[in-house]
Amino acid sequence: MTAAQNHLIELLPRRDRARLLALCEPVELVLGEMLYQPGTPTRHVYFPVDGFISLLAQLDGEPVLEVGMIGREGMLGVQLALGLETAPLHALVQGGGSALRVGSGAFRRELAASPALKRLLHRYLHVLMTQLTASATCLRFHLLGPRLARWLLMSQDRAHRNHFAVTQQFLAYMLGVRRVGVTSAAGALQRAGLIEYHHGELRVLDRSGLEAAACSCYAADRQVYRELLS
Amino acid sequence: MTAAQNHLIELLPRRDRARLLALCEPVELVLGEMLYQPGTPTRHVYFPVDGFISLLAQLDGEPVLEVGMIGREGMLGVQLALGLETAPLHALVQGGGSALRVGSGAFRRELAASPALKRLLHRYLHVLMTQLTASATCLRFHLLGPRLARWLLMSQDRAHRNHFAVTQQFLAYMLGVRRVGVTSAAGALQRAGLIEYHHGELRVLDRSGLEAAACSCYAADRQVYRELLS
DNA sequence: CAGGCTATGCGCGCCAGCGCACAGACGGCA
DNA sequence: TGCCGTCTGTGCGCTGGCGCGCATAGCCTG
Repeated sequence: MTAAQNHLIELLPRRDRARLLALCEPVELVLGEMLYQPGTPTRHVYFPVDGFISLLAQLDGEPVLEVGMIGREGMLGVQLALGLETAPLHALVQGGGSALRVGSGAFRRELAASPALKRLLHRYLHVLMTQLTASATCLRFHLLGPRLARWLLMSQDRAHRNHFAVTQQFLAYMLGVRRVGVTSAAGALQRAGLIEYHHGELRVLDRSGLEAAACSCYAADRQVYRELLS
Repeated sequence: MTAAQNHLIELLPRRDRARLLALCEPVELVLGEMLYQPGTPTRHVYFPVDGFISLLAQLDGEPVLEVGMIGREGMLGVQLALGLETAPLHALVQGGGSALRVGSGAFRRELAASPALKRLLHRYLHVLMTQLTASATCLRFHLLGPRLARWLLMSQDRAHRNHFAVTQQFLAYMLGVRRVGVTSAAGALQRAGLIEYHHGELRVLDRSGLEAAACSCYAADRQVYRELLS
């Protein structure tokens, strides 16, 4: 607890947290790394600290759409708390940085030993389900511009920086639209002075402006976390 | 196990099943009834037998889109297995019929007493999450026609009849589109001889034809259940 | 510094679904 | 029998996003 930590771990009671931390191994999340593939066994769970991870839904085997984001406020691999052996979704490192990693066997044993951990992960599962639901409605009812603004805000929250590496092609991929769509939406945000970008480097200039441009899903998402973290 | 039963209950070991059944109270699900409202306490859980239930996502408080369907193969109220007190989504009776109901207090106690029940609900939670994810991708990438065909098939599977009461207005509501959109999509299916409908009564004429017309999400959804029921 | 790769920008025709408005058809009720 | 509410069908102009193809511009590497 010297430096920044993963929020889920911090929410554990002291003894449970100490036991879990003893199992943790620090790792570096590398931008672009695919941590999970659906159907393959889960070897580790990850507690991001500085890096963050996108959950990608697949269609006919190909990952096509982001349905969830995991940063310091969450973890990758909750499915172990449901007794699931394999990953349900693709997990892509979207922002490089540090994380803590636990082998799935050890994590399962700890899960059996710590009711507090189990309760916590149950709550986090609920958060994830809310994110999935929100993905669906947002996708259906909101225009690309506000969705992009929301995505940038959510990324910034998890990256803990106001600039990060994303190409328009990548954004298009996450949002499930054409690259050209992103070109025009992002161009609008840039002309409005809310962001600036250049060859795969994007910087947020006006956070509150972005918040005003984002769809209601951003506020709703934060609200769910606030309820979880109480 | 005389007559038809709820599949989840049938999957329980004999003793756990008997204990749960002792808590169950038979109820009639009435078409159009709203069983849950998000944020309000969960008073009962439901195991549909003949009736079935839609899970509706909300946007700014209003239910706007179906993100899950619960029939004999599932249950309403799994959130109790995550220790959640309140309902996360609207739950609307979409097909009238019989169900078994358990008070939430009794159910929670039984959950604590039966590891088998807990394991089973954990697997079912995974199925629900898969449904949520599929809702998002299907919504984004599939046209209305195939989505409608899929919806009809999923309803028929849960209604155990080849006809049921739905207006185009209602379908539009579930699928998140205009009524007029449904008019043309359903009209096409009717002209193709796959369904016929008349004043809120819809009948499936050619099931395999509908399956061919439906998007891949239908097959994917069944696959997940097959894996769960093994 | 030349050449190639990547990131970004733009134009074009197209179409699914939107909002709006209105019209016919059926059914239940007085 | 007539009336009214509900369900269904149609027309019309609009637009967000699609697919495709091409142009520029910055970066990296040889």
